[in-house]
Amino acid sequence: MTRPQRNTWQREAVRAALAEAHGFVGAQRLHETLRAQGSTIGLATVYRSLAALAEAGEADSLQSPEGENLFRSCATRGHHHHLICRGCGDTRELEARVVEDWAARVGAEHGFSEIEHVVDLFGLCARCREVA
Amino acid sequence: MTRPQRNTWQREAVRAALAEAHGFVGAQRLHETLRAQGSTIGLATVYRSLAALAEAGEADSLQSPEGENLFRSCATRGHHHHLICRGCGDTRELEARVVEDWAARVGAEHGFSEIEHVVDLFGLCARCREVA
DNA sequence: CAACTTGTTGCGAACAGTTCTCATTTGCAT
DNA sequence: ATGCAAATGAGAACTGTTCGCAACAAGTTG
Ligand SMILES: [Mn+2]
Ligand SMILES: [Mn+2]
Ligand SMILES: [Zn+2]
Ligand SMILES: [Zn+2]
Repeated sequence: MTRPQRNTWQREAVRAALAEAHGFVGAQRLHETLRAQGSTIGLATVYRSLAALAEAGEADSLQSPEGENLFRSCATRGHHHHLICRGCGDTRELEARVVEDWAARVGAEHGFSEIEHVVDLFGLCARCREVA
Repeated sequence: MTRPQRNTWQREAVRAALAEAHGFVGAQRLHETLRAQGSTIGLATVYRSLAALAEAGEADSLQSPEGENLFRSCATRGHHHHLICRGCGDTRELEARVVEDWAARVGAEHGFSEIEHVVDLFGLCARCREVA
């Protein structure tokens, strides 16, 4: 499943930068941030590291409406969903038993198996609403 | 809101091709299909037409896991969700009052407004499961 | 600590999907 | 029929992402 991996300062740098980021961030932005801090890390490496973190379950990922892959180092371990502010990117982690149940039930009703679901909420947080 | 639009055979061709497609299709595939049928429609026009249909509510759209924008001419009018077979693309339209309510409630609880939600179910339909 | 093996890196090129530019065409109101 | 703005098509341009590969370096071995 997981083949041997080496510890590099690059991977650690990405992990750290992701942890410091507030909401969901894309590879490019994270790369810019790192370079701005003096790092010499390459963009491809940031992409590779983020993919690795996501696969390892250390980060959650989702697609922005613009089609960019965004990542976030989440506090909650295990399956959960997100409520994301379109304005500032502020993110809340959500439990959703109701939705889990609904997904399982509906899948079964239609004779589908191996159900996976994408459930994301986007909105404007209180602060961002005031500004506008 | 909606500015003047003209009726062109191109738009109608896209609408028709989309209606004949079984599941969700992308612009490129739809363009290939049309060209294969002898149409001289341009790719950019297919993109524009699909975007227009989606905006007009005549088609639903979602992002594939690979980041492609897929469209489908839906039977159900009004807001709904989908259960899509990973194998054959077969799609079922879903009502989900429970989810709607959950989304609205959770959004409000966190002081968010203008909530939008992405809710898609992917699985393996009965037929595709047998094959595997 | 040196030699070695092999995962990892950084760079630029290559890709995929989508949008843009703009000269030309065409719907349609007059 | 005439005129004008909307729409089209071809390709260039853009965006996000992956690839290819030579140089590098983590971790193992002796
Ligand atoms: Mn869930
Ligand atoms: Mn809904
Ligand atoms: Zn906000
Ligand atoms: Zn199927």
